[in-house]
Amino acid sequence: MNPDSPDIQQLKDGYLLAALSHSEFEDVMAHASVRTLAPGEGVFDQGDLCTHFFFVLAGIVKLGRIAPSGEEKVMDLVRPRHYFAEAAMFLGGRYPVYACALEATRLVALDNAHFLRLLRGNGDLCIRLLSTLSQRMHGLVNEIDNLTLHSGAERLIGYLLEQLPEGAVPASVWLNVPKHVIASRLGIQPETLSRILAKLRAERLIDVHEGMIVLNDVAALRRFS
Amino acid sequence: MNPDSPDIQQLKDGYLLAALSHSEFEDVMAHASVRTLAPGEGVFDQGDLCTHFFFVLAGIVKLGRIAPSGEEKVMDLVRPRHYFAEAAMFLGGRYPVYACALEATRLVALDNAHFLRLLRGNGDLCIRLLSTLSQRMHGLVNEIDNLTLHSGAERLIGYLLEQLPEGAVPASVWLNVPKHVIASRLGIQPETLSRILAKLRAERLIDVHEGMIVLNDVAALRRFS
DNA sequence: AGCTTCAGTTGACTTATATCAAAGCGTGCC
DNA sequence: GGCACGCTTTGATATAAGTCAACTGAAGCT
Repeated sequence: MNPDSPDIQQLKDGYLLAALSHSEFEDVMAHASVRTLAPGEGVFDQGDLCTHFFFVLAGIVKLGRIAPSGEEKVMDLVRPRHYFAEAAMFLGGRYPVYACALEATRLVALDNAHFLRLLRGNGDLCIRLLSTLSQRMHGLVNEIDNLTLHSGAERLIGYLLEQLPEGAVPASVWLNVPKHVIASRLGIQPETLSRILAKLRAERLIDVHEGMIVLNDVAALRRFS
Repeated sequence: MNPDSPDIQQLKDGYLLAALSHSEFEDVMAHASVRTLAPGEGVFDQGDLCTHFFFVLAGIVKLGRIAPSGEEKVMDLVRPRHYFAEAAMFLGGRYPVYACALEATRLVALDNAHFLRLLRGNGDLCIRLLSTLSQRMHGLVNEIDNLTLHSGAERLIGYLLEQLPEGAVPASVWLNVPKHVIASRLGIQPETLSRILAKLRAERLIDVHEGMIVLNDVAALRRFS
């Protein structure tokens, strides 16, 4: 793997690995590999032996869970410059979710065993990882009170506002993923999502063109959620 | 604080601090204090500056969140031998939940700044904390698919089975906390909890006496959830 | 082109749960 | 004792969301 590629630069600049010395980073790279995935291709299955964690360079990765009953829930959509499955490293064995690419995707796979060894000797790296996990936990806590305290419409609005790029004019969001995936991510049925979207459109709060959603009145939308 | 008290022994034997050397443990103790709380007394408020994390020696601590709208959700009920608020240490500043005692409670408060310093020099301790947080995250992920994939009745049954002490005959659970707290923990209204309980009783799956719930058919209950 | 497939929409209907209201029932207190 | 208070239960009703089904339209394939 060419250490000067923009891919590797991206990884190196990311929060987690920025603390590493040059030789430590080289060391990480020696046990890392870049994987290219076709749309729909899996990274790992729920229950697989957990050997690596990942950093997304390009594309979108879907993290999902299948209940014993067969029902499915999208837990997260991971976008470029984000890690996933770093927590599973400490969970003793198996991935609690499955991961697959939603579109053509490129990611870095980092070796768990090797990374753990590195961690043991680098307090700073530990602290950073602890901080990353804490933030992720905070996100999950937020998610939980979203699910219990807010209606489907409110959750959708919250999601749209989250996705809204800073200072986009007009304020608009590209979904990038099929609507039924968004629905599962929000914990509602596709039909319900469709109806909520229709209702918001009827109230002139949003406009929908293909996969793009224009937020006509961000202030009003913020008042929900 | 007397280092030989059973309280301290309990703390020392706990998973997190078991990795410490004698002198390191002494060091932690020098910056720790035991707090005694009356029923209903607060430990910290949501949004308070985050200075300590805690270990419960006796009693029950309620972790809750208040949404801007004023609605409230119980996030967790922390029982003896468990830690809470360890993740907030890395979250940069403020507690994302509030914590209060549900009954007379005794806990150890550990100083964040001091613990962070210790963490930096002790890879093993770091790994343990990472592992603790990862398990907690896994719990939250479970919680989320409980909330989205299961009905109120299923969540209640899951909760009861979780609380069920090993090998209790007859299989029974003491709630220890007011039912409306359980309801909030499960993400349902008190009225709904009451109705679910009534229904399960009508089906002879459980019996309710005061705060004690007898599970008449654990196998059948396990088939749900 | 014609066919199939799949995502999304829309409508009719069902169901779970929330909400509102009233009543029961312990517990502590004057 | 009797009163008030908070917790719980029960009943009636409302509402959000799920389910089932039909239809549309776009994309891909032969």
